[in-house]
Amino acid sequence: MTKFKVFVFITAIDHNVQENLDLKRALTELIQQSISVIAPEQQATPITLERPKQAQHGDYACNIAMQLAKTLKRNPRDVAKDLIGDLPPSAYLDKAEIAGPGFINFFLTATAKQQVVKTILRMGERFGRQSAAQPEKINVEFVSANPTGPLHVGHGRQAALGDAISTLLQTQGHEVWREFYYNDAGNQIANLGLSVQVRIKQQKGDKIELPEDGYRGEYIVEIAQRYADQNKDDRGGENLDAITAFAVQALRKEQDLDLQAFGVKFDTYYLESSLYTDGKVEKTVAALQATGKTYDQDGALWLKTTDYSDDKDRVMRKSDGAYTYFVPDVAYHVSKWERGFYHAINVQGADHHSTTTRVRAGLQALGIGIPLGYPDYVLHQMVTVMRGKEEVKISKRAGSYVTVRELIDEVGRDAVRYFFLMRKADSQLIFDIDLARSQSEDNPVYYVQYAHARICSVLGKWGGNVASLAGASLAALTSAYETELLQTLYSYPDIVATAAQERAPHLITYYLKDLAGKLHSYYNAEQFLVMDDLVKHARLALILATRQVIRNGLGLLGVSAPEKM
RNA sequence: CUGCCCGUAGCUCAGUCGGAUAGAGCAUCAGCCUUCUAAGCUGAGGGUCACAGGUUCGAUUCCUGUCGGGCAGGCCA
Repeated sequence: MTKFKVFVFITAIDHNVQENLDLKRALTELIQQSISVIAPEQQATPITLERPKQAQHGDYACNIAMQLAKTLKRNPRDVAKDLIGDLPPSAYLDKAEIAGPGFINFFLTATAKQQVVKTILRMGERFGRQSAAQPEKINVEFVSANPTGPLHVGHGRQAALGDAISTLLQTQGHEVWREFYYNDAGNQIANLGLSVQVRIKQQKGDKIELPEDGYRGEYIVEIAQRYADQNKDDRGGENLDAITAFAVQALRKEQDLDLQAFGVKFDTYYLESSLYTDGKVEKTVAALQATGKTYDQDGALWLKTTDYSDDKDRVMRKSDGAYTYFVPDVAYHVSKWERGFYHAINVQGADHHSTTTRVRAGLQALGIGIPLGYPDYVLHQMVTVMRGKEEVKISKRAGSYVTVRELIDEVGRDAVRYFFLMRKADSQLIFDIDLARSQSEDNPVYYVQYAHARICSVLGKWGGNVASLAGASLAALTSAYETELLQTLYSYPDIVATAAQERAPHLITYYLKDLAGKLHSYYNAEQFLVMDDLVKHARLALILATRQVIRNGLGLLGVSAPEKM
């Protein structure tokens, strides 16, 4: 590569930095240039830049010299020295240092770091969002409760997770559909109908008991009461079909209200029962039989799931003629595929993980182009509910559990959402109700919201035109507090992208706590409303940008950003 | 017994595609409000990253085993 070409390239890089603020990529390209000079045959070596934990290690650190040292059979520090020596100059790179065993630490210029404020103020709520190189149409299925009772804490975790994951995928330019699958067919529904029927009969004086596995919740009694009140022609509770339909209807309405209170909106409600009425189940069974992967035994129809790494074959159709639950599940996922969702994400409790093998086995057996690993499961661990030191055993049938509505009523929607999203999905979550209630003031969500409210308060006190701050000179932002805040702001889009990629909304909660903490420290260390207009406007622009990012981040989690607290 | 997830500070949890001195909140202790919201800030103490091996320049991170916890392993969902 000639020097002339290098020069042109650098100019392009600096231009890129100014326009897109892609400092990380620009640095990567600088390093690549340097490698092409000192070791042209190693140009393909992947370069990773990481953010050092300590400020003295610069803004970015790179271990490329250690990687190259291995193949070049040279001392890593010597390689690092050469790399730095051949680094093209850039207006945004202050200096590069060798450290430790051979790390190269990069220090950006103040101007480069300050640039992020202008970017944020220009992009507003779009900051952190990007268009996808290959936009996908993604179906995210979550909650999917049976309409046999109100939503409980486990569903709450799922609702918070599914909604946030959906939003995160949208920030990366994908088209996302939130889908709720109602298991409104099968045994559990029959059981629900019977339970309500028994309560109706008990209310009119019949001496009968609930079936062993009947639903015992208080809400069953209420539904029975309402059914009797509204169906004068069936006071005796003889019409089981009508009772079942009534109960399902009532519970679906309750669940809708729960979701509404939680602020979750679905694009599609898909009814399991529709798979039977429109023949999709029969069609799927026929298709599976046609593949030769099924067989009859003991009066039942089996699927050879062992051909797809299951440990035993599974029954599709019981000897009584009814299908087991995974058959409609397979039909359902075929329908997702047919509706054009070539990417489906299922958010479910880890207690369902055995079904993943079966559903995938069914889909693979059908061989209709559905790839291995479809759908993509996000399994979250169970929520353990505690009241103080005592565990509340969640049993819908026994009627002892904590509903989403109760949680929202006790600690508020924002706190509940944030609490559920603070932990990564695959760790067990302990929800201590007493703690959540008594210490709701200590919930981290308030810490973040408070930072937002504080900024609003300062800007209000200032009273100037917020829009004018977009043009403020930022040269005054050089203190350690300001630098750290700038760096944190700058990393936001990366964090969002990672969170979307990993389906890990908890990364956002940790980021926000960090950002809010930097703001609080800054607030306590410096006065914003100072005499010097240049300094004042620079600082106000910085906190305005911070407010924007807090707002954007909370928005991803479905949590509000109050202006006053 | 088999499969999946987990084991990090007193408690609740981050971090881990292998990197520099392992982090935060709560709790404990000591400070900061005549100044933009103290739901805040500053500082201190607190660790054998369950345990034992292996892989290599380097392991909390990867592999194997052991121990401990959770969830599954129905012609239930």
